[in-house]
Amino acid sequence: MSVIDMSVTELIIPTDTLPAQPERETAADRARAATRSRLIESGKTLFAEHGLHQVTTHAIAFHAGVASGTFYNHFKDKSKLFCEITHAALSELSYRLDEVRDLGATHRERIQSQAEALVDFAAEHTEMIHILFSHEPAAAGLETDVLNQLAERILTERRAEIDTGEATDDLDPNILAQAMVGMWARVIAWWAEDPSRATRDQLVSTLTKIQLGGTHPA
Amino acid sequence: MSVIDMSVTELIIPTDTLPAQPERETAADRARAATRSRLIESGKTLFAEHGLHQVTTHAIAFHAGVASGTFYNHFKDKSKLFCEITHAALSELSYRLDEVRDLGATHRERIQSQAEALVDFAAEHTEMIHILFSHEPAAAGLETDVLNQLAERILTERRAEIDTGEATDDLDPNILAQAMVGMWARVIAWWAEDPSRATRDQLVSTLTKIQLGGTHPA
Amino acid sequence: MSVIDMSVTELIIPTDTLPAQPERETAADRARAATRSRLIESGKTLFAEHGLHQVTTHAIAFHAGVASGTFYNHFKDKSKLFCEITHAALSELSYRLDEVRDLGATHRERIQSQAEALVDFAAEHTEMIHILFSHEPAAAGLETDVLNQLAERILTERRAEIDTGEATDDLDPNILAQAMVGMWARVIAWWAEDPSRATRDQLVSTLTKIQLGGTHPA
Amino acid sequence: MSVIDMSVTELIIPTDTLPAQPERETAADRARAATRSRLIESGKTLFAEHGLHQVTTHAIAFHAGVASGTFYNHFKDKSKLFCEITHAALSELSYRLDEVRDLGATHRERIQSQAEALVDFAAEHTEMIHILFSHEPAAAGLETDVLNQLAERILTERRAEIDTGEATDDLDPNILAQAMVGMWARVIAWWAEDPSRATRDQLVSTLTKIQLGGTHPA
DNA sequence: GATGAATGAGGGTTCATTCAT
DNA sequence: CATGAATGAACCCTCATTCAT
Repeated sequence: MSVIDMSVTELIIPTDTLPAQPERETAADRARAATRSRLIESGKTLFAEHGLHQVTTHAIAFHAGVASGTFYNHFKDKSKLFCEITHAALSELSYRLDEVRDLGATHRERIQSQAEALVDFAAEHTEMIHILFSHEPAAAGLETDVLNQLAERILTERRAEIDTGEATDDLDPNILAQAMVGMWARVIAWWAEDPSRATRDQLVSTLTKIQLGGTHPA
Repeated sequence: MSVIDMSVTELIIPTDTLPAQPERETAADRARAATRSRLIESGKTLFAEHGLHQVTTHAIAFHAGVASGTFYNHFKDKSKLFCEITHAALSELSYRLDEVRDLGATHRERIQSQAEALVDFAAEHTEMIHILFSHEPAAAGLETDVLNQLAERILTERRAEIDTGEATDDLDPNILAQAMVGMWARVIAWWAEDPSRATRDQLVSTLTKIQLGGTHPA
Repeated sequence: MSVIDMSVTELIIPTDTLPAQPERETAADRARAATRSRLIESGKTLFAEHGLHQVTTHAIAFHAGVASGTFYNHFKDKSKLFCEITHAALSELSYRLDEVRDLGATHRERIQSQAEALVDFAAEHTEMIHILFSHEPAAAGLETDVLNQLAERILTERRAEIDTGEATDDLDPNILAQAMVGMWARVIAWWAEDPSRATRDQLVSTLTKIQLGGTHPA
Repeated sequence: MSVIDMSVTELIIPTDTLPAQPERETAADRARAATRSRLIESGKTLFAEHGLHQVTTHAIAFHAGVASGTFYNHFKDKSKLFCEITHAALSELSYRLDEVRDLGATHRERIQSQAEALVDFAAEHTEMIHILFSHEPAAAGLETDVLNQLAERILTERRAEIDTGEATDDLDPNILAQAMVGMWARVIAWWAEDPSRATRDQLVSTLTKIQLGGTHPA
């Protein structure tokens, strides 16, 4: 079970309440969780392929092998499922970026690790890329834009680096953060569409060089 | 105009008044053009604010002050209007980028002029930015993605520069083109949402530095 | 100018009012009549090919080379044009059937002449057949069904023949009239769809034999 | 039913109650079938009275006492309902004609039985007559014209009779088939409009005599 | 919880008809 | 009278959502 699924399942049903359920209920719980899981998987597949608007709740339910009404036993409405998928994907990506944040000693190493984490995530979750970077304003209602959240990360790191002198402040950090995030999203989405377009190393290397070259003193 | 109709017209109106005819048609033509124009303006406004799917043809017609059926006197369907708006905006932007292409003697000057053209276009056509960079696949059916067209521009220029030795080939030109275009779109869209977020000079300077720093030998 | 056109034109503008118009007006009148005539021709062509419902008033006007509004300068609405065309065609057919009514001395000759007139009319006005026998209830508003009018003719003749002893009364005249008219319409429409399906003589001979064989003593 | 769903179902419901399952589904199925049935009945009534084009899907749904969207839970579109009604009626009529095909020993008896079957069908399904013989090309897209199918029947039988010497070939079989079918349709439709116009026996007798008299040796 | 028939608001689009020019 | 842009009622159809079973 990946981190994504964990976030979806385990955030809803806190682990520490499970022991309170009698063993007999566990089968029903598992069935319910399985249905929910299948709906999420179907949502991922269909949203990735066709986008939020082109996918009907009926299609998701049908793809998941359940009745159309079942959808609403698990999600308040269509956009909620979309949000949940998006949220889970963003959590997974954030988790991976967090993991590598302090790995490298130098700034250069951190940038490169970040690029690697990003590309690897995309390679493992190709379909999530379309959803994450689909620019759907329909994820609205809950949180801010996915890209804004990523920009926020970059902005925070950049400011820290400026404070430590690792980075100069000749580039506006806000603009830079937006630029980096736009670059990431576009390159990764372009590549996810057809992974034969570039190798992992080309991607990592190019992203790293752009980010380093353009944003730091030689 | 058939022979019969000609006889009707030309017997009543002496031939020497015919040169004036274009003038006479202009009244009706102007009215038609005005309606069309209002529909386009309404489309720009509403599409920019809500996106293609959230805007109904009724809303556009109402906003333009005409009956709902009138929409279809001017556009075959909703997506045709969207395409037309997108196409016009892209043409305008392309024109401006073309204009500055050969202005600067050095590569640095060209990059900076390009950034200036981009930012100025955004400043003058704020609402077009949302439409151009909305990632709507619905403009499909006619042409490729707007961003892909811009990427194609960058790719072409980059290759030319590699040929002339102005640029090195240590960065994959395809990836670079996608990165630049993603960066542009994101930064410009972010800024257009709230122009107080940065000054024109900050934008131009930051975009220029990223592009130069990361993509050319020191 | 055929009888059809005459009926259309001359029934609207009584002949005896024409002399009252100054010569100068004749040109305008001719133009108006020509426009009207072209609309009728376009109506015939399009109705025959696609049926009343599939043809728009715009299509008729466009086909006639006039503006769409012009249609309503000549006809109150779409069904009025359809009625007028139908009416003219029926008049022409009735005229021809009248012409041959008293030609033959014997009953057999009359039946054969009638079949010949019918087939010849169809051959000369193929497109009218589709309109006449299209079973459109939309010709409503003015008159009874085309086929009913033809049935009425047959009924009248049949009754006369029974009175003179030329025909027996062992067949119900009403049913017979409907049967004959249904037979005519179907055979003629079937043939008009593809005139290579049968020769004129086959049609005449077959229709005559059915009508004679079944309805008269040997 | 997937493995997961099975576990849910079979753990709760002992296997030996499963044979009862078809019964359980019948409640919902019956409701669905009832709705579908009401829509079909409404369609028959309204199509018969006004024709395909004059009847809206809303009207059918309203007449059936369901919401307008419900129509599309049962039929892909309006013409599909029309086709289904037409098809069912034609099947029923064909079935009846088949039943009597080989009843009579003589040709005369067969013709008479056929006429009886036709008239009895019309008497029992008056409203279907308008639909079957409405000459709607909109049932198109699926099959050929209803009348053509009936003509095909007659043509086949006629040819068989010519082979066995029961019928002469002095009448073109194709034309004859069209004539008979046109006669049937017209007479039956005329009668169905107002059944007091003739008695069953008058119809049967007249149709039989026309068909026999005109198409066979004395 | 699962089901799936029913709902009905709403959207895109058509087209007969009007009327100011 | 011809024009043709404008009108707007009406239609077909979709689909997110509900709810009785």
